Amino acid sequence: MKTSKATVEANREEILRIASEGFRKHGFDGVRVADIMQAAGLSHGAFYTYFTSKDDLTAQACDASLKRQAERLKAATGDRRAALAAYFERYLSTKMRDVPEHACLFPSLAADVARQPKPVRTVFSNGVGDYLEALSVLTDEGEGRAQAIVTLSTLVGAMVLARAVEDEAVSDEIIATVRSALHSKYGEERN
Amino acid sequence: MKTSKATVEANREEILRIASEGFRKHGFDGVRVADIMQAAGLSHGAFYTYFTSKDDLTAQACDASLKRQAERLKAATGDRRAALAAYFERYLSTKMRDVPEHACLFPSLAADVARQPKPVRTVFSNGVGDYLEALSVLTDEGEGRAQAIVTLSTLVGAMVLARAVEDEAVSDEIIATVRSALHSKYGEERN
DNA sequence: TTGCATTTATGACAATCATCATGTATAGTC
DNA sequence: GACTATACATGATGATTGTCATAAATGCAA
Repeated sequence: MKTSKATVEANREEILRIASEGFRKHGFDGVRVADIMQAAGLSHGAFYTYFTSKDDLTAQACDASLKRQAERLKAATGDRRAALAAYFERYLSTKMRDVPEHACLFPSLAADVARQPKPVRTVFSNGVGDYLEALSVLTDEGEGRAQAIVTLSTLVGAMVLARAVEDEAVSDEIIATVRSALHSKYGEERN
Repeated sequence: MKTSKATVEANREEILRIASEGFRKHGFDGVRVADIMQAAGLSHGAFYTYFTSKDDLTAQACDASLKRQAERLKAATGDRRAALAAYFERYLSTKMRDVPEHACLFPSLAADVARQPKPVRTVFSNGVGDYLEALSVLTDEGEGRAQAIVTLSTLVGAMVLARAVEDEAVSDEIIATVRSALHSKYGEERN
């Protein structure tokens, strides 16, 4: 059997998407090659015509998703302060907490990345760099980068902790508290 | 064979210690029961006289380490501001970044915890609660808890990102920037 | 000192999972 | 219209690894 080039490309992107969502939801080790291929409607063995290994897939899936993340942040429109506020609202929402497969990669995967092979680490490292650059534009011209670093750290840590806590009231408290703190930090800075 | 009660208890604590360090360094999935037992100087099969399963060990190892973490924080002596400053210095050091097996559990394991069975999640959840409580005492009487939540989020996120970044200069920048921001936040609050 | 309970070592089992070999059918090309 | 490269399905393989059955050995209580 063989399929058209268009189908092959579509399959490839579908595999990447399914893998990226699976990794965010279940971790790198929590997703099996067979599952991904089944979800993509292909056979287990066909995987190796698309990727040389699971690590290869891991790197490529992270790369694609991280690039998309950074692009979306760069595409922020209008007033920077308003864009930042909307970004905080979205990032620290219960929806993003409860549906990690559609959320930022950092809280789900960054800790695991340190234990992945070098290609994955390199891809992820570049992703953090791009993301910080995009966020720096929104935070402040002067200390933009420093502010971006602190703010991203806070966002990522809050989401990590909120997901680790079982008691929903406490989890809600964490994201609400941090959201509020970030809003007042950036909202009252230049009034 | 059999061993004295004292030896059994010593073995048990040794297994917990080795497991906790292994988990922090390699993740829950990155440590094998056989490795832990070998490091403890015991045979593979002897594991199941100490724990009913690997998940059981995971929960108990986290519990013990989290309790120790919170205790250490509660034992802070003298001036609260000085204690906080020392705490930041220690938490956000390159040593803690590079030797996760001796560092805080949250940056290493919190993201993975959400995917672990319920007993582990419960233990971890309580650990976060205790830790926040201990940290609240140091931050501020009035808004202590809110401050503690924001501060812990920032610490955890910074460490997660610093470990995920390959470029050592950028990784150093992350922890130095966040450290400095936290110092000035708590240092200049009441001067 | 004797007998029981329990820790331990050895070895095996069974499930999981990434990877690959083989045969086949088809898309793209000349 | 035929040839070739390749995408695919099937199935196997080998490594990994959590778990357990069995037997041996020893601490502890009576």
